[in-house]
Amino acid sequence: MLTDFAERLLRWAARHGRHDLPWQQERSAYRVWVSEVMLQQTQVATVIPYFERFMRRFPTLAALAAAHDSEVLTHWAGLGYYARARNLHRAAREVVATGACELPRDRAALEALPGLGRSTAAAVLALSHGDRHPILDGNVKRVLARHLGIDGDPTTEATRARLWAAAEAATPEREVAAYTQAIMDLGAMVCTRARPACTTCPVAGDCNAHLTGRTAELPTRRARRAQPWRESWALLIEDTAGAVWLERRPPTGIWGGLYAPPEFTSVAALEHWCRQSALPGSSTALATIEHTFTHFRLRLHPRLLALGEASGSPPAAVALPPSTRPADAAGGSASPAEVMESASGLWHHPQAGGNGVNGPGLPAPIARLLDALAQYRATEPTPTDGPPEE
DNA sequence: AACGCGTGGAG
DNA sequence: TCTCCAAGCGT
Repeated sequence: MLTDFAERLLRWAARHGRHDLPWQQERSAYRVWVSEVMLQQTQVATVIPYFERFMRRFPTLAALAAAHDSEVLTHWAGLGYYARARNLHRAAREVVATGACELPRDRAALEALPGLGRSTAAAVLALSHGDRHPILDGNVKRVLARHLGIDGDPTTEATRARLWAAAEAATPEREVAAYTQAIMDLGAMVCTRARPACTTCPVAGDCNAHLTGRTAELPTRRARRAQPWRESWALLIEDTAGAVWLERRPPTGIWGGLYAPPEFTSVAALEHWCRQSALPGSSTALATIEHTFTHFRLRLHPRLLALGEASGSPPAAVALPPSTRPADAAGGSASPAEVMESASGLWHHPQAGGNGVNGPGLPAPIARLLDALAQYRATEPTPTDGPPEE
């Protein structure tokens, strides 16, 4: 049976919904799964190029399971929430290890895999197989909270339970895939966070929020506390050929598993590390970078240390892995050979597109920093002039 | 239960 | 500029 609500949504979506998204073509559970994970807390427009690149490189579950962890992360670099990539990879390996070649068609089994929660597991089954499982992502929450006037504190278990019950009741017995896509489309295209287009909404006629003028108040927003600032200092060690020393960050925490310059909590710590590593102490301050995370804001002070420029200290004296550059990579397009990994870090030659899949996985602000450095070096052929100061 | 986890777009 | 937050999950 189709509820009246579902029927109106389906009729609207057939004409106005989105039907051309990459993951809507060839709707396998694997493709839906990858798209759902990428779309967690991430906008559709951002995901599309990542999804297409990821699918070209890892077209099947088996291809993903067989890949190296670093390559999966490289294809995720810039998308954020990197635990999603690690969990995706781990889940693929878990499934393949059982001898299966596709994801299990069972919600409990899916939810047992890392990175698949209740809503993502339900979305995979509903969208790829049409199995009846309600989802509750941000779009569905917003549509249902407004339509039913659910106004409790969204962080409490009671409110969450009401929303799940509403999602369960609204999900029809058939045409589940189309309905699931339809309610997400409505949330994304009509029942938007700001200025919802109620005049074109197929369910405005019995929408609690619309009828009571509360669309701006629903769903109830949770109180946010002010984000604290954190300061940190990054050391850009640049060899005479223009390569920069990057270290792999620990697997958990901010930018887990990605590459970034050595980071310090103070200038004193940075300078102390330089002395310990027999590096020249004369680094130059570059323009400060500010970056906002979910729970804090980072003020990053990059300092550039150009080897061979300061006090004539030869790179050979440096207690770092040798600069291992390919014989003549200049002029060619970016290739994996340009990045030579060592145990804990690597020398990376910054260039436009340094955040691409051919280089090491770089956090977005670090990629921007290196792009700026590369651009500066390209326009200033004499590095002895020094970098732009902040 | 509350917090940690990225990034970019919209207003 | 600044704030809010987008197809959540793990701990």
